[in-house]
Amino acid sequence: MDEGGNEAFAADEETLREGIGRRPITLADVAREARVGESTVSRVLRSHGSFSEKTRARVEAAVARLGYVPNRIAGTLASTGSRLIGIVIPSLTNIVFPDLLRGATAALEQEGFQSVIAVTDYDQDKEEAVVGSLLSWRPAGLIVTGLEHNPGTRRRLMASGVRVAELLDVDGPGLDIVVGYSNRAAGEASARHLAGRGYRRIGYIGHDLTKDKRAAKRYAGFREGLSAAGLSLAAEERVASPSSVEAGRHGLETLLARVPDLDAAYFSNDDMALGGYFHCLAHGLSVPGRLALFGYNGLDVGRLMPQPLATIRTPRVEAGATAARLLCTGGPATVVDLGFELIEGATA
Amino acid sequence: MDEGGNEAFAADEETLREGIGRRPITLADVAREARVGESTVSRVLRSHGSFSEKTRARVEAAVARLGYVPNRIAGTLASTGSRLIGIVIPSLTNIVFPDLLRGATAALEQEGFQSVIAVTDYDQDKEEAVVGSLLSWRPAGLIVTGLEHNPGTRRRLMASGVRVAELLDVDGPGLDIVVGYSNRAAGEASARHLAGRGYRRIGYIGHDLTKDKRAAKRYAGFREGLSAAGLSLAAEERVASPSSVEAGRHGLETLLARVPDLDAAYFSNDDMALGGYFHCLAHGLSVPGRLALFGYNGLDVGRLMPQPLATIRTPRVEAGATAARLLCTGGPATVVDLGFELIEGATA
DNA sequence: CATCGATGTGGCAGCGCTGCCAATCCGGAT
DNA sequence: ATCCGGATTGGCAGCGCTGCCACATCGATG
Repeated sequence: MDEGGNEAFAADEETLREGIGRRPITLADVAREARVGESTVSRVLRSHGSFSEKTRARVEAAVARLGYVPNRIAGTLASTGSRLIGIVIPSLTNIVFPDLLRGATAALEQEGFQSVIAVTDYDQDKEEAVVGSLLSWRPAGLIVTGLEHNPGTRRRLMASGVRVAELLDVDGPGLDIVVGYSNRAAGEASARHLAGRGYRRIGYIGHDLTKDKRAAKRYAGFREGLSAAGLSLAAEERVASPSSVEAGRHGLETLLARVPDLDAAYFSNDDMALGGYFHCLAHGLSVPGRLALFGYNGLDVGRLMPQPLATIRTPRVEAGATAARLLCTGGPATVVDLGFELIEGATA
Repeated sequence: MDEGGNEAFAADEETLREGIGRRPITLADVAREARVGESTVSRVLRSHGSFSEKTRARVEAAVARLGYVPNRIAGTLASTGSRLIGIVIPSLTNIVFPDLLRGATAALEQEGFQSVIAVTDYDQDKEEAVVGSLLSWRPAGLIVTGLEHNPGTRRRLMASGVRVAELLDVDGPGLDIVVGYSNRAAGEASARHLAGRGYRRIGYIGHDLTKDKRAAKRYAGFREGLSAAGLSLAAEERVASPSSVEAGRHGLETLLARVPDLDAAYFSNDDMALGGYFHCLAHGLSVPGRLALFGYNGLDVGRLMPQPLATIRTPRVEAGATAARLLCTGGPATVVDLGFELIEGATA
């Protein structure tokens, strides 16, 4: 929808001031004002079909004069597709999901789509509820996080006939479009890296893995990686709260109190690892001499620590953007594995 | 919309499998299936008006059997209000805005509203465009960030007759509902605090203040606060990039190279301050002995640093929630100043 | 000069739902 | 038996727009 020239704007106060109680301007009003048919106005506004240059000018002038704003609700009902994409994420607290949103909204904007978002708090029942709620807006597509959904969610997604993209995980079967990377492989790579550096007494500090399935997959991959290297997890600590800097700091503190002779700590993500780093700084534990630290996600903050954090960079912004583009353009069901990158850093 | 009992679900594969190409189930289908009128189905689904218990059961059974999902697009068009709230934020990179979103979406969910979000990248022209775009969904309300908008945006907001909440700032006139805190006062309080602690050679490290109006207000307030204490800014460094840990770290490095004898640094926010802290750690500058650090926002990460960051905690989640509630319940135009809290920390 | 395709244009029937109103039903009071 | 008022129900006209079709209009063609 083009502006049609601000300078042409000349509506009287009457028309604009507080539309409250006033009948909203409709396309029919514009048609009357421009002395053309409704369909012509519709065609001009959507730049769809043919019309003369003179008509376009007339319509745009009328639009500006009346301050008309098209009603997409009506437009969507009348046409078929909705140019809305629903996005379901588990949390807004972990920067990973805003990153995903950022990639998705940027790509969607380009394609002329709008995003409706919903947050599940890592709760599958809530996911089912919000999926239902989003579907009632008849979106052109849905972006959800992860591959694990309860049967109700799965059923609704299948039955809706709406395109679905599942993000940030490729370890398992998807419903339609899958864009992400292997969390299991990331965990494994982390273990290989630590083992390769000679660490032997390795601990794990994580958060609630029953809800965060991707963290659970990294954990499983990590253990496998250790096994493959002839090692096993020396100790672990799971904090009950969601992942956070605080959880990482306290988790490491607790773990070291119980098992003081660890030589490396693997965290469920960078926030946790940063907390662990702060613990080491606060208690004079040299990193990685006394204790090595390894995270996950490759947040900016890790790169800027006095010693860059050893971690794995995940392309989450790209995942959001890729998924959005695939949904808009509508190709066949696919799995896109964007991979990840191990960052050696200086903490391990 | 209640689930109506998963166990009652017994649709044949025929009905559910890949709705593609299949005519979607409408309310009329449900009415036929339940052998009642359309209005009755509508009443039952919205629990609005009166109907017998027997009818409710029949309708809910039919809904479950057919896997019906109400079409809110149609519902919204037919009724008046839309149960959509548009949220416009400048960025998803800075955790402050996801925090705002979090507060807002949580509150909206309770009230049965859905949020549509749009990101402006701190660009006022883009803000105008996305406001137009959001208005075309005929939202029940709009949440925007800050009080500064270009004339076009202002005009659209006024003319739409839609309730508007402007967030995170109270320093200036608002259009309708205003929920936030004084950035100017926060800057001033920071200056008073540093001056009170005896710091005399105080530098400022900030990002692009032409786009981030609230950071600019803090900066102005800070300078005023210094003046009031008989001091003035010893030096300042503005990085061209958006605020980030990296910008803070490099900003401080640059500033110290130019003006080595600073005794305190005021950052435009906590991310920047964290970067500054990392610089100090990396270069063995004792904090606050050699250099004091002061941030803004009160992020969790600041609290967990080996030395808790001196900063100002802003109630941004609460601001989102408050604004959402005010928009939903629809009271008169108001200004809600949620205030802020100065956290002394240990870095200043 | 009739014919033709390309280009503009307007009319109008829906999209799926809600809101209003009229119709019907029911139990108790007369 | 008759009437009354509330509870329950169905019919149907829109909500504002788009998609389809019919209808000009016009220069070019045979």
